[in-house]
This record gives sequence, C-alpha cells and structure tokens, in this order.
Amino acid sequence: MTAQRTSPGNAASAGLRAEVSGFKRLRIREEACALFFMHGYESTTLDAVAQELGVTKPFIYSYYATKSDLLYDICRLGISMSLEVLQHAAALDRSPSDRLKIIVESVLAIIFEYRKFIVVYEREEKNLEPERMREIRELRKLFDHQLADILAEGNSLGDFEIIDPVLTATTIGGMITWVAQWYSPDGKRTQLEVINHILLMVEAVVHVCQDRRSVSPEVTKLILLKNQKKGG
Amino acid sequence: MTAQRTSPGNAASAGLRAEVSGFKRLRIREEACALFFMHGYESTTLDAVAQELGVTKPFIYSYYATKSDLLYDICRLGISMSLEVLQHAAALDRSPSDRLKIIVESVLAIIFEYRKFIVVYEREEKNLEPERMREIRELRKLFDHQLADILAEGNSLGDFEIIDPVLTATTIGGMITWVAQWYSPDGKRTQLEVINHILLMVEAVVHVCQDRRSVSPEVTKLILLKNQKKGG
DNA sequence: ATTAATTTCTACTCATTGGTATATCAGTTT
DNA sequence: AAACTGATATACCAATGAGTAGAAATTAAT
Repeated sequence: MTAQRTSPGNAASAGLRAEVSGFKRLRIREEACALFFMHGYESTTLDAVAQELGVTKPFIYSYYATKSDLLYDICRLGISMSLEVLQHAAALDRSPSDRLKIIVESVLAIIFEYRKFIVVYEREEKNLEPERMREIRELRKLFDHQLADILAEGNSLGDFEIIDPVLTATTIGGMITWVAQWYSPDGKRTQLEVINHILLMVEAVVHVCQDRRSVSPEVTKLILLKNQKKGG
Repeated sequence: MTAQRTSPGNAASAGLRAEVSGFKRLRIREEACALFFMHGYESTTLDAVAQELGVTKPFIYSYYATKSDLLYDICRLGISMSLEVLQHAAALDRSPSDRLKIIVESVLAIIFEYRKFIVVYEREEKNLEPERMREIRELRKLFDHQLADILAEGNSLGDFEIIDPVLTATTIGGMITWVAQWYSPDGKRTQLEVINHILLMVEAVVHVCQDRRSVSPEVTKLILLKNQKKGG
C-alpha cells in the first residue's frame, strides 16, 4: 500500500503536475507568440515575454531550454494543426469535392483561431536551427502533397477539371495561408464572408471552364532570353 | 565660366560620382538582400554583408545610415516595382481582361527577377520603424486597390463575373505574391509554366461559372458561436 | 608634385540580451 | 516544527553586433 508512493506525492498528483506544467508551457507559447506576432521574433526579448506573464526570465527557461525551442513549438503548432485537420478531412468517406470543401472550411477555422501562430511560423521560420526548419518544411510539403492527391483523385473521377494538380494545390494552399496574413478580427469582413469567398475561389480553380490561355509572345521571348543568358 | 565649378570637380564628374555612388548602393542592397533572404534580417550582420562585398562595415555605413535604412530600401524596391508595372499596365487603353493578363505577366516577371526582395519585404516588414512600415503597407494597399478597380470595371463591362472584387483582388494579389515564396530557379517548374498556371488561376477566379457555394451548417454554427462569445 | 577632398579602413565603445549560478520561497512529509 | 523537495526569483556573465572616431589611402585639381 505504500510501495506506489514515490517521493513526490502519489501518481494522481504527478498527473496533475504534468497538466499544470503543460498549461504553463501553453501560456508561455501564447504570450510569446502574441509578442512575436506584434514585434517579430528577434525584437522580442524573453524578459518582455516574462513580464507579460508576470513572471521572470528563468521561469521561462525552466519550461523551454532556449528561445529557439519556444519558436519551434510555435511554428510546429501552426503547421501541424492545419495538417491534422486536412488529414482528418482527407480520410473521410466522401467525394473529393466534398472533402475539398470540408478541408477549406476546417483549415480556415484553424487559421482564424491560430492565425498568429501561422503568421509567426511563416515569417520566423528562418530563425530556427536548420534541422528543425527542415522538419517544419517537411510538414508543409506534406500538406500541399496530400491536397494535390485529392485534386488528382477528383480529376480522375471527373469531379474536377484541373490541368496541373500539383501547382493548383500549391495555389490553394497559398490562398488559404494568405488569409492568415491579411485577415483581422477587427477588419471589415466576418469569418463567414471570408470562408464563403475562399470556397468560391477554390471552386473556381478546380473547374477550369475556359480554354487554356497562353503567355503573350513578347513576354515569352523575354523570359526565354533571360533563361538562356543564365543557362549559358 | 568658373562660377559653376563647385569645389569638388565639374558638373560631369559630379554626375558620374552620383552614378557610382548609386551603383555602390545597389550592390550593397543586392548582397544584403541575398543574405537577408538566406538567413533573415536580424541574423545577418553588417560585417557579413561587408565581407560578401569585400569591404568593411564602415563602408556600408557611409552609404546607409542604419541597418534599418538598408532594409527599408529593399522593402520599398520590392513593392514599388510591382506597383509600378501594375500602374503602367492599368493605364493602357485595353479591355480589363487584357490589362489583367498583362498585369499578371509583368508583375510575375518582376517577381521572378526580384523575388528575394519581395520575400524579404514580406518577411521582415516588422523590423522597420513604424512610420516606414506604414508607408510600405500603404503601397501594398494601393496595389490591391488598383487591381480591385480593374476587376470592378471588368464586372460592369460584363467581361468578368466577380461577386466580390475587393476580396478577389486580395486573393489574386496573394496568389502572385505567393509565387515569390515557393518559386525557385532550381525547381521543377520553368517561369513560363508558372506564368501559364497563374494566368489560368486568375482567369478562373474572375469568371465564376458555378452557383455560389455556402458554408456547411455545422461550421456556420461553430463560427457564430465563437463570434458571439467574443462579442458578448 | 603638392594640396585638398573624398573614400575606405582600423580599432574601438557600449548597449542589449540570451543564458546561468545561486538564493529564496512554498508546499509536503514525518 | 524541522527537514526535504520542487518551483521561482535575484543578480549576474559573456558574447554579440550596431554604430563611431579618427587614421590611412586614394583620387582629383592646381
């Protein structure tokens, strides 16, 4: 009856400890992210983050080993949550068209809630250690890739008419990410308006009903010339 | 005949001086931008920039008063060149559809050539002094605004069928900007492929041929709930 | 050639800030 | 209440890098 009792309390209190510890990390992330979002990563000192939380710098250091670790957590959260809802929606037993719609809606929901995380991730990626940056990039690539798979599937089922699923997935991913950059809760548009708009845009780009337009001859020549110059 | 002769040489040599000085600034911008692009603004020291140029830090300081001034020049170049070609194309005596196409092509041409400037501008804006950041933001806003005007004009002429020209302009602007983020000369796609793809996407979003799709009821409820919570 | 102006470099300062060694406090157990 | 344990704070260090003063070198003018 006493064997389970390890020196720092019993199992239940150990569990609570972990929860509290997790919550503190969460709060640190939140405030740090808000400041990174506002002033940028490098311009934000950990002292400022500590002040915001009403604690001191060593407090933060007992939950995050380095400033870069903190940024890493923020970045990973930003992208991994989007990826998660995408994968969830992608696994549904629905038509590609339905899944695409659900993806747009649910990823946008994430973006509205975590837009600061996403903006910080996009902007401050460069401040991560190379290895971790690569890891984050991998997640992003996975996002676009899985989206492209759905587009390709929709193509072969005849639901979509997409000329280049990979590029189109990149574009749709960009359109969604772009929302995080310009949307503001204080702005003119409601979240619903934005969702409806993006759905419309996505709808449009997966149903190409026009003849394929080509680049005008002058621009073509210009670009070929430049590439030649570089190549030779 | 001697009155014009100011102490440092004659007018011609003064002109050349200015040109040389301008060229040096240009080179400083270029190398600084390349390093900012690679490692980020704060992580790049001016010593590193100087080394890249084969000069020393005070050399840079005799052409740019502060590091932030240097960033400002880079950011302004990034956005103002895009804006310039947009305005040039917008002023042409052509149909909105033609003008839009020319805009996409020429802005993309700028982006291919100056993509590092544009990426640095997007990413490092936060490191500018507030006043200058606002100035840059204003240029960006102008870009989207003028694009929206063309879309609206096309709408009223019956060339386009756009439900929300302002949001659509934001989206198109984003699609173009997004290219700067992912395009790489070493990547799989040629510039021509990218231009054709973006033209296609733009073409699609200005001709909405589907019924307007609406957000699914569940998501609607979710969002209304959240907004209520925040508002109350 | 000599002088004057300008450009560039050497060698520094100094504020900032990420990170840490050590002390203190609070809660728990005996 | 005393001793122990874990959490948090105080007070510090070391390094970095923006920015500068003044010397040296280069260029141009007489």
